[in-house]
Amino acid sequence: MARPKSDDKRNAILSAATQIFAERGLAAPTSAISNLAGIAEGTLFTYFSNKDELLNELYREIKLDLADAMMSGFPRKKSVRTKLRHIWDRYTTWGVTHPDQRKVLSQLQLSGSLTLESKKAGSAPFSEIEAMSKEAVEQRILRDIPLEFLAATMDASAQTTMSFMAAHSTSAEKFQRLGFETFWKGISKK
Amino acid sequence: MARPKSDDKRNAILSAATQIFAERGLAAPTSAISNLAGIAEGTLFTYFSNKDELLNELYREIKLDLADAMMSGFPRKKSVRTKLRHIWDRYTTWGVTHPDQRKVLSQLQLSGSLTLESKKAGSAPFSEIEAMSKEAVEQRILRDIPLEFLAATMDASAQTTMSFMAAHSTSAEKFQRLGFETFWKGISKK
Amino acid sequence: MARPKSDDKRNAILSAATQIFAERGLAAPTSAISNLAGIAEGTLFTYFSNKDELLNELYREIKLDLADAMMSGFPRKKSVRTKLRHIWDRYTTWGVTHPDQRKVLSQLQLSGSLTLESKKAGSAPFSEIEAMSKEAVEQRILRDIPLEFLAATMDASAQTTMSFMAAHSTSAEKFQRLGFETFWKGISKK
Amino acid sequence: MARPKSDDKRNAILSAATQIFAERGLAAPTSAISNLAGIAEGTLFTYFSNKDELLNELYREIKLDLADAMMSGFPRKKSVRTKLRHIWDRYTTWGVTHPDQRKVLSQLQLSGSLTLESKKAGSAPFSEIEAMSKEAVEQRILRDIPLEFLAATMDASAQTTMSFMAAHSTSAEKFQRLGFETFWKGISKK
DNA sequence: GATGAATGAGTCTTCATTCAT
DNA sequence: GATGAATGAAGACTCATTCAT
Repeated sequence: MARPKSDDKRNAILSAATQIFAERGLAAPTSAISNLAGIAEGTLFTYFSNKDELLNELYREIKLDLADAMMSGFPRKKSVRTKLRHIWDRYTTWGVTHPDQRKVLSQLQLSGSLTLESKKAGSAPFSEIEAMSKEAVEQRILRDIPLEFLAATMDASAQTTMSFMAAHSTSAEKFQRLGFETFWKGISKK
Repeated sequence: MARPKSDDKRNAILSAATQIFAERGLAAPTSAISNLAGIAEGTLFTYFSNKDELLNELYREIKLDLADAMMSGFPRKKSVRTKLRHIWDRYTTWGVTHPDQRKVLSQLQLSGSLTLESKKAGSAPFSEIEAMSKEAVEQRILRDIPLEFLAATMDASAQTTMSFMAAHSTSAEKFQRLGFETFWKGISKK
Repeated sequence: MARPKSDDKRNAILSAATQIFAERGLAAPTSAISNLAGIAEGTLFTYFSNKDELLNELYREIKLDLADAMMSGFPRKKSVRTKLRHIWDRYTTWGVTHPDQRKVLSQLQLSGSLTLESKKAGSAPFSEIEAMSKEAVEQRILRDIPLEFLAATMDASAQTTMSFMAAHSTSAEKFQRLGFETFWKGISKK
Repeated sequence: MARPKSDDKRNAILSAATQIFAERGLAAPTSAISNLAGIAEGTLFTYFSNKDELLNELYREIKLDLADAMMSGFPRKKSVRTKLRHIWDRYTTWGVTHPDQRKVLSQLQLSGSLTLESKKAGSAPFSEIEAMSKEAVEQRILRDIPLEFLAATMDASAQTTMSFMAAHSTSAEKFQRLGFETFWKGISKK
């Protein structure tokens, strides 16, 4: 290829999109994104064939980033509680340190623009968590709660926790602990 | 008066808006709403001076409807658990039986179009719940959790529950119970 | 007639129209007029079948009012200069004391909404001035200038004078005199 | 650059705007302009960010064109009368040969859409005339008339003259001379 | 006659996407 | 590949006029 599509440029677009969408919602014009990314309006469309594709790619990218943050240093050998606590802390910390991504992620999930394929791709990197949870339930450490419901509950509780951590940054750790404790009491057997 | 502004028409607009917004998001054109409501495009603006006002009015209306559903038959004399269970059941049942309202409500809350005034007006009818919860915490029946955090957690858990109730209608009641049990274990003292 | 169209109401509309058009231009909505006049939007159209007719009627009314102001106390027996001076003073004074009418009148004249009939009706009350001027020219008191050109020149000079009188109210009289002197020197024979 | 904004297109818009506004007033739709200019409706807005800006730019353009017409060949060394006559002739001739521009110019001046900046920019090219007039008054060649009043009177007289020149094209030159003579007699010392 | 809600064509402006350069 | 001007279909909102009450 004479001049290959540049990864830098692609990333610049994705990063600009994150910021713009966080500030102005998914309805923000693509021109605002190309503008912030420092490229021409048309160039965006050589990297993403249309706005919807940009949305979907952005979703995957954020999910990947999040999975990375959550899984690194995962205490594979420790107790279920310790493992969940690890995930909980990584997740909520990521949310607080990546407010734009978090905001955009939830907008994306509600948008109706995500393809089934994207959703699958987005959840793939989290399969290990799932496997772990499944095991835990089977080991009777957790109450008999359908796995999916468990995951959804955890997500919801963590989101709430993140909001409070962000809003009360001096008590962030306190809320992080409180949130987890509440969640754990809710799902653990004893 | 020549032809008084009809409540029927106002309600038709509000109802059409709920349906359209649920299906196509808040960015849906007002023409789709007036169309579904069976009125001229311009007529919508004699009832709501602009789209934002429609959004705000719709928010209040839904909140009022929800408060109604939640508070009727409130067991003022029973235990905290019973009271919370009442609220939980009413809330989740409302969510499942009013899926459009539920969807629109969360879109509205994230939209950034709600005025401070609307938010206040929207939460006013729920003050009794708040009072009750406060009391419960003070009575040491619940763990020492900041009231706002408690409320947010309840809402998040209930939302999750609603999603599962809606997705598995045959096991709706099971999820309703399971959701509450998880929530209650999480927050209660013992 | 059971309830005759009220002259009061008609005048209220005309007066409101003058004010609104002066402030916001001829493109101002009729609703602003009916509003200021204290009547219903539809009522305006029982007095004037459409906006254009209102415009034309307003034109006539203002012209009539102006003619009245100019011709009362006309010194029929005095010299041409005195007569012209009378007209000049009455005209410019009217312009300064009726700024809304003056403004609307010029907007109307440029609007392209005036019918030929209205224009004729509007100039009818001024025929006496015309006659007088004609005579003056024939008497060789004024230079040989086509009557219409004379009239137009006078109007233009008077308009300019009014603007300065209005803008410098303390020197109003000075400008009134200066304007006339300039005009008179321009047209008189010696 | 991909396709540079074309001056031709910009001029086509300005020219179409002149024609449309002259025919239908400043309230004429921008679509009529883009239509006449042979471009898409949206394209107009890549050249002028909104209708008001188009109005302001059009004003400057016309003023510039007029200044050009008036000042070229200005007889700097001749008498005050000759200089004024030069301006008079150029101005009135321009008005008669550019009827659309003339019409639009006066509409623009009354419109209330002109920014202070535009007004300044529009009068800048005429500063030489002003300087000259000032000198003439100081030299006692003209009567003691405030400069601004003098300028306004000249403009008003010239406008009247143009109207007659346009309406009686065969006697155009006669009116041009007559108009100037009247004006000159009005303002000159002797 | 008076009222004002209802109408819907018309207006300016935005924006995803295309394509000439 | 990169650029950004060109496109034209929407979209929110306005307003003269009508007509049911």
